[in-house]
Amino acid sequence: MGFLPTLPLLVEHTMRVRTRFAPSPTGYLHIGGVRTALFNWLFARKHDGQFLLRVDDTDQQRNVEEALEPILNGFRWLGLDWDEGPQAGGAGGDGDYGPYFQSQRSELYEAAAEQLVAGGFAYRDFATTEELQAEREAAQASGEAFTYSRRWMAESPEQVAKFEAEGRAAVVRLKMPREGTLVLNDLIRGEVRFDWAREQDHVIQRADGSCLYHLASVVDDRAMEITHVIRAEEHLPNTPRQVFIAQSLGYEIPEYAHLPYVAEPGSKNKLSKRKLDKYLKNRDFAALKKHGDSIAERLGLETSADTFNPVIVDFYEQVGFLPSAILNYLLLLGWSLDGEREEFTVDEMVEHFSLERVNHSPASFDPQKLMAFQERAFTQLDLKKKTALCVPFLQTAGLIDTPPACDTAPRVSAILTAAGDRVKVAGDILDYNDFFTPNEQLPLEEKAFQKRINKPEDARELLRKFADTLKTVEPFTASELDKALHGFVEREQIKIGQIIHALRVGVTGKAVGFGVFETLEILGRESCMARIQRALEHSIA
RNA sequence: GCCCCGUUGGUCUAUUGGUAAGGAUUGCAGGCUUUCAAUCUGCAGAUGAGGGUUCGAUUCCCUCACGGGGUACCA
Repeated sequence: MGFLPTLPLLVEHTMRVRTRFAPSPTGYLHIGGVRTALFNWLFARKHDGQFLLRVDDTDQQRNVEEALEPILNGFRWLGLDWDEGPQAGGAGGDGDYGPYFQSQRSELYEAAAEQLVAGGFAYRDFATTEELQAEREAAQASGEAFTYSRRWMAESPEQVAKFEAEGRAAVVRLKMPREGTLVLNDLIRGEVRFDWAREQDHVIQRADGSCLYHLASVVDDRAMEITHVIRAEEHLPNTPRQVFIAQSLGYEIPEYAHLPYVAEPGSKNKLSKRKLDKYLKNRDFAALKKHGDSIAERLGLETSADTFNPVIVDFYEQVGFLPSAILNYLLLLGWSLDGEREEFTVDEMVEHFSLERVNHSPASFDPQKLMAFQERAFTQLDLKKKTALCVPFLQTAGLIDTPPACDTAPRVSAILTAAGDRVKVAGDILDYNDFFTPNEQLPLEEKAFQKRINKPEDARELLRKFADTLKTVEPFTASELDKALHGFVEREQIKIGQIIHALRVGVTGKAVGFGVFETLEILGRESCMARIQRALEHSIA
């Protein structure tokens, strides 16, 4: 009755897989959105198909261009390239199915609405919101499910004229089936059933002629030949009305796949950009944010919740995460290959991805695990790449020149080698700012100075003596310095701890850092001498 | 209220009608160590509840609880 139990599927007739992501121009790229986009992208790439971006700006007041830029930027940074859409593919146009802004496609939607009315699948409805509300409340009071009486439905010109004479305005509503069942075969969830009787006569066009999302979405998906609609699960209950629209319009139905949403750290609530304050109470989330803050501060970045927020992709770019690490982490948030393997390059993701292995339940965003992926990916990078990633951070922080002096890269590389996996994101290079600070401007952390140089009785004397030793170490390398210090310790009959901490604080101003001998070597003899001298003269006020 | 989706250690997950329920991440304790990090060793930690079906259920079915989504002239 009414709607076909078996849906004619578009995919069977189309050679090429086409998926899409339809961001609203909100000014930021949400991490959950990235995952949805990633799965769309992976699916398209895996099947040698196409991935497109369509801007969902149907109800839209703000400046679209401006609000879209951070989103496109995020995609570019992550390497999720789109075959069609705004600013797609090099010199040519945006693609053959444009425009890719829904605000520029309204005639299409209006024509579709017209067609639905003409076909008897939709009708003009002259009910006022109050009248509708009254019906809803009545249904609720009697404990029944609300079904619109269609009292102000106008299907003939006479009815239209009559209602208009009353001064009423009409919206267009779907004339939904009131019996039967829709059996939907979701690629992730399997068979899902909906009773048509539960569906409402949804509005698809407003009185002012503008059309609503569901209509627009279905029309565009068809016009752009989308074969697989892969989207967040909150759209699952909306699917029946979209199927109804599509079928009524004579379209074939795309495949649907509904992904679980990404949840807050430590809970099953949906992750939202607006709840930063709440997430900051989560220890792990707070740690991630703090890590970012410390980098941003040294870069002189603004850290407003609108942009500098671990729920938003910009955050990761700004503090120096690797796109591949984020993608790898996000991939595992709801998808697994076999429960064992977790590391995937982007190419391997494409190779192995399948919708069948997408999980059904929401997955919490776990900052610690993201960090673990990032750390692993970053430490696996070769030195040249790491250096190239870190240099811009030093430039932005004003620690080195732009363009960098010729000895900068080797120095950064030496620091990275010595620091090992202490540098987890590119921005962590700023922990070693002391290597780029002029000797006479090196800040001495008072607490460290007090504990390691000022307070121990013999520290100053030992440091002075060791400085003399330092003058003669040749070559001035970590291994020679190591020998020299150990010889010194033996001669002075002291424990290594009595000198080494003072030495570190003296030359870096800090209590923590990587190996002291590497530190000395990278600094060079001259700087070491100058800094030690300065530390010896320093006193606490 | 009604409809839909979901529920394995803190978190991400694997597997199976018969498992010591596996991996990852995290946590804790200890070792190493010039600080920090890393590393090594050890430890801890899960099938939401109740009913069925079955010789046997984490797995299949039902009910409940909990979480989420939808029920908009939002997307």
